[in-house]
Amino acid sequence: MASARQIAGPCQEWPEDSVFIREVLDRIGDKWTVLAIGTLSAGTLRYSDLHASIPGISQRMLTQTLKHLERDGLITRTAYAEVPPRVEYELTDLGRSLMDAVTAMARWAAAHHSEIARNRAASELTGVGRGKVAVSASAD
Amino acid sequence: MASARQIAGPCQEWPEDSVFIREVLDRIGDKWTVLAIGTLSAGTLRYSDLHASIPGISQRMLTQTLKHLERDGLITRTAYAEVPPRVEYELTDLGRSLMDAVTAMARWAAAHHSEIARNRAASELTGVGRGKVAVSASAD
DNA sequence: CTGCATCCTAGATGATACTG
DNA sequence: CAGTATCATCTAGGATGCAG
Repeated sequence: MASARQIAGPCQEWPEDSVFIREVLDRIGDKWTVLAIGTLSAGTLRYSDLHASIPGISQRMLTQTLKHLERDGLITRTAYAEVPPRVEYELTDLGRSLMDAVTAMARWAAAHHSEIARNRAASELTGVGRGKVAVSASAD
Repeated sequence: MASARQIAGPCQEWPEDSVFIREVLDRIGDKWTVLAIGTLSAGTLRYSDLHASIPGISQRMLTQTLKHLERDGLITRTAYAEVPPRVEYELTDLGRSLMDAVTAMARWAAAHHSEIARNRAASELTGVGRGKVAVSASAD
């Protein structure tokens, strides 16, 4: 009678979308990208402003993050040939659209973080990895 | 006279939302979580099914990923006291809601990956980090 | 001011072997 | 089958110093 139960068929082949999502997550999944984008969503900012607005970020990481974002066309970088140097960063339309997507994720996060925190706390008590233990009801 | 230009004020304080988004990204930002959730979106699957459905994942990573997802209440784990052992994993409602959010991100990714790829390729040619070079119009 | 080069550590991931 | 344990590796990220 029916192969055991409603077991979903394994999808050996991942759709192209999952390839794309991995690329995006590789970009925004790091420690600073989202913060940088979020900060720039307020408008044009220069390097030192960003550095000040993102507490804890090192120059190395800020520079790297901005480079990556610029490379992907999510922000623009404008250097002014002055002394001392001045460089301004700004979100592109593409960057803003990503910001929207991130905002959507943030909404989900805001809506469920307490539930997750609760689950996590509960797991601490019961011990994770135990899960439910069902009795083997399958006749035999 | 207007401080230089329309420079956005640095937001020293990040809203709570960005804290939440970081938590979520810390979870789905890793290499396998999204793939695991995506695979489970098809329905209930057992350990070996997941292992087979996610090419390249090691037992170690699969186990760890599943543990984390279970801990956060995104999936349920049901062990059957049989021999050989059988363990089934399934998305919870919370997990499904996250899947929806991820799907939204995937849509963004699918819609813009080509543009990003194009930008990235273009940057390779011109050299990233150069950005625009504006002339210093500020008198003096 | 705006970076870049270098060194260094912690954590994430992979490979492999072993167990209930 | 469904993990656990251990070791090896790789890389993100932080700290620091130098440069245009």
